[in-house]
Amino acid sequence: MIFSKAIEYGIKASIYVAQQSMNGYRSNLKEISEHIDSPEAFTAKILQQLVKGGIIHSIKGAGGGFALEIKEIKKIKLADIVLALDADFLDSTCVLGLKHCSETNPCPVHHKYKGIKKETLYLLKNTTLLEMSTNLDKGLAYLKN
Amino acid sequence: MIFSKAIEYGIKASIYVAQQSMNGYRSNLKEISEHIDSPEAFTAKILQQLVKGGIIHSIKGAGGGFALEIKEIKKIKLADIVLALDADFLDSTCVLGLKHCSETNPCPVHHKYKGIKKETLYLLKNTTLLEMSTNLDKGLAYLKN
DNA sequence: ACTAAATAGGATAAAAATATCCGATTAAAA
DNA sequence: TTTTAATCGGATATTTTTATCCTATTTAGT
Repeated sequence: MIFSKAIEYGIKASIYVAQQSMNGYRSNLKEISEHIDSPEAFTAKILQQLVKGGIIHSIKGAGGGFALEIKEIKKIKLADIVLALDADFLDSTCVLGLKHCSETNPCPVHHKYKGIKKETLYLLKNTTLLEMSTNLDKGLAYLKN
Repeated sequence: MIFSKAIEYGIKASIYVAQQSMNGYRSNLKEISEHIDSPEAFTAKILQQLVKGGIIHSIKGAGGGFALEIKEIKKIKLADIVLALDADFLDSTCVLGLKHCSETNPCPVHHKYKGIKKETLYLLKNTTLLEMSTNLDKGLAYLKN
């Protein structure tokens, strides 16, 4: 509905890695894709992008995996993850795809949609990995079903 | 951000045809794709789907084109157009793609997103072709730029 | 040192979305 | 009745997204 598969997997993977990291564990690819119910090889690519984008850390070699520090978990927002996987996600935000949709040059749904757009942006920019992974940890939310 | 290209074009085409119909004109493919800034052949396919889906009417042969009746323009909602082009658009509404995301089985963003989801659904189900095409007609909104 | 277990990265494949082309059909107008 | 201007529908092409495979590299443990 709103995110691509790659972004969906990327967000879920980040949340899982964060939750495991909070409990002192590092996660490997197999474990991650099992827990977020995603194709392993594709998830590997996405994890690479997240590492390159500075969202998560990778540890190579036997016993390696992916991890995050608590300080980072607190700081990283949903928007950071999304942008690491699609740099111009926040650009094309007109519902009807107009390049320059604005208050003075609106598409026919602009005014009715702008509230939703604002709330969505707020959600992305203010939701932290911490709150999402905490909910997962407490059993108040799930990454698959 | 939210709709596919096909749906974007479909909505814009419907709005344009509605506006023209309100002024007593019928629109043909070439004219439509010019006014909504979309690829002609692809738009033809989308118009076919809209006709099959009962959203707009087509008139074959020379001087033909596409049109709508005022009564229909008043009745048709954004959601009707969207569903004519993607029957299960309103099904997969979990931000993280969970098959069965719900109040009791929520994904980690469910509770923060549900308000937005509700408003989006409301917008789709309550915005009429009439209001969109009227705004276009009055020069208060645009289909391209 | 050697082996095993991991991520990294390049090449490729498959599927879906977007887009084009062309012949068939329809209907108005000359 | 012929021509012309349209939509319809099937086949195909292109592009993007999703997904897989395989080799290289790194590192822990024996």
